[in-house]
Amino acid sequence: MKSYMQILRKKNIKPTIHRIKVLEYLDKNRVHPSADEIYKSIKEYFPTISRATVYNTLNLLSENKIVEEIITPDALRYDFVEKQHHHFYCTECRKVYDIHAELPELEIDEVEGHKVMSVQYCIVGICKECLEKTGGGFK
Amino acid sequence: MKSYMQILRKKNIKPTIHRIKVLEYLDKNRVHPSADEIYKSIKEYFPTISRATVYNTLNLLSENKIVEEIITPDALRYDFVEKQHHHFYCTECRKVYDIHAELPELEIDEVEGHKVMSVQYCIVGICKECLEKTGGGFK
DNA sequence: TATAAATTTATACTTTGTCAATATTTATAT
DNA sequence: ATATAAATATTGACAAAGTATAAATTTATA
Repeated sequence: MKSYMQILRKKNIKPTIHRIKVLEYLDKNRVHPSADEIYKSIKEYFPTISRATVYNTLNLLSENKIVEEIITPDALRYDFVEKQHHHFYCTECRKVYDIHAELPELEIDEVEGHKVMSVQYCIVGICKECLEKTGGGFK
Repeated sequence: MKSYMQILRKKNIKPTIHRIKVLEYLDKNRVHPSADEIYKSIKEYFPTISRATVYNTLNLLSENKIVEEIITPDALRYDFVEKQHHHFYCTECRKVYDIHAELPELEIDEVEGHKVMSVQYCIVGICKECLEKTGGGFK
């Protein structure tokens, strides 16, 4: 069993119950949820947690690279970081898919004078499932 | 002088005054504005335009690849498309910079069964200017 | 000119995220 | 163990970003 407390301690983050719950939720629900989805889900079995705590915690976790912040054309999504992979965003159903295909990597820490903290591919399109539903009848 | 009407007609989009104004604004203000910034600016000299029209128009233009939608950790930004380049987002000042450096290109129209409409790099970090202001004192 | 189609407006609403003040919990020193 | 300080969490208000819908206006077409 994973020790969320250890993961947090390793980064010098005090492992409060809320932080552990958010981390556990992301580990066990690999569906790239938004902050609000995380908030609502945790609230169900842990009703005193507040929205601001979830937002604060997600920022803290992603600053410390314990979770990854995924940029999409709508809200930010979050993913428990294990190994490097990419994401595909479907404009129809708004789901985010993991992409394990090998894509050219971009390992830079500086570009044109700017300090780079992270680089993501944003692959946007229409997912397999949505294509099947309509027979590819999107334009 | 550029003919915005022609650009629109080429894509079979009826060139209404609002659409021309939005396109003109993006052409003449290459600062990667958000939809709301565009709305407010146009409204100043063209006060009857409505917010929904700007949002509708931007969606129409980006679906037709006349403008590019730039994904950032906060709002969507828009850019008049001329030649392919990348973008850098500063988490401090929230400005978006054009990046003309050569980055490995990813020309795919399909990945793991999903249909790809567009691929962007999202380069996130702290920009030159903000670094200078603080002597690089960000963590 | 009448009608239909496309576009725009206005407004209300939802979602997403931030902020600030207060309250609670935890850690530290006495 | 208790007082104090520091760190966290809560609440609620707020702001920004974007969507939806119905009504109004404009444009195209018969």
